[in-house]
Amino acid sequence: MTREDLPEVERCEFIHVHEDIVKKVTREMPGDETLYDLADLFRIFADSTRIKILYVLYGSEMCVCDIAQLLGMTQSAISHQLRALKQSKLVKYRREGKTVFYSLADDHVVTILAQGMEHIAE
Amino acid sequence: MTREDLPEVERCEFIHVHEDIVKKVTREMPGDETLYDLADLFRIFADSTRIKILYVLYGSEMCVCDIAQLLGMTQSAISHQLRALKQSKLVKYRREGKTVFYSLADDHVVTILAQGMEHIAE
DNA sequence: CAAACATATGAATAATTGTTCATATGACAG
DNA sequence: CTGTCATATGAACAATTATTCATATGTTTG
Repeated sequence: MTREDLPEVERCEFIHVHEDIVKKVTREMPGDETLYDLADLFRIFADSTRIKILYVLYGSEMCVCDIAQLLGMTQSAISHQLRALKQSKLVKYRREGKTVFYSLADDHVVTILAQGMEHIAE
Repeated sequence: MTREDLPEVERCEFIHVHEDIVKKVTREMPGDETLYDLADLFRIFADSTRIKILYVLYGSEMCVCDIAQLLGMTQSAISHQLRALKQSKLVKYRREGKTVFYSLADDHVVTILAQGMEHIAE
């Protein structure tokens, strides 16, 4: 198979990596759907407002209005972001009368934030 | 201080969280600049192309062209993304003649990806 | 030096996204 | 039921971003 047989994809003169590495990588690479889900998850962390929300919830469960006041932002903005956090299962909530209390869903949140902090601290 | 004294920020009837929790949270909250850096870092993970790149580099150090071929994408697209990964210090590189070999910079990358995978696997 | 190859980069475009504003839903008190 | 409070949501706008295309930089070979 020569270079001219594959005009759609650019190719370098020769592939540097060994064939068994190519096989290993393609075998161990998660499926596209999983990779999209993973990117979607990290996109939730990719906003400082949502990170702030996660930080305050790390301190204590809290209602929407309290979070808004603590962060000096509108109730609407916080509610929108809480929805994103909820859909990604990073926070959970319980209703108590008119008030809805949010809290962290599990330890992955804390671990991921901590690893990120470690990385930028270098 | 009554509600009317703070017209800029919406307030709920009363703050639910105890004052010491408010103090604790505001004290432990990282500064705004740190939070922006953290969000910027996670934004790098928030794209499936970059995640794919990190995955193939987890298998082996690799040159730009090899990555492009493995992922079926153009050299330019990969190079742009590698720049983002490089600026975030998630990958490092070494030059060998015309070729530039990229590899993972440290273990935080692997840990963060693994934690993310665990989370979406639930 | 020139030609060829690997990589990097700038500009442009299409798509995504965070906030605001207005309004809707839901719960409780009277 | 009505009014009020807490929260949720839809539409719109501004800002950000991933890819493509064209081209530039840098290295090696002859």
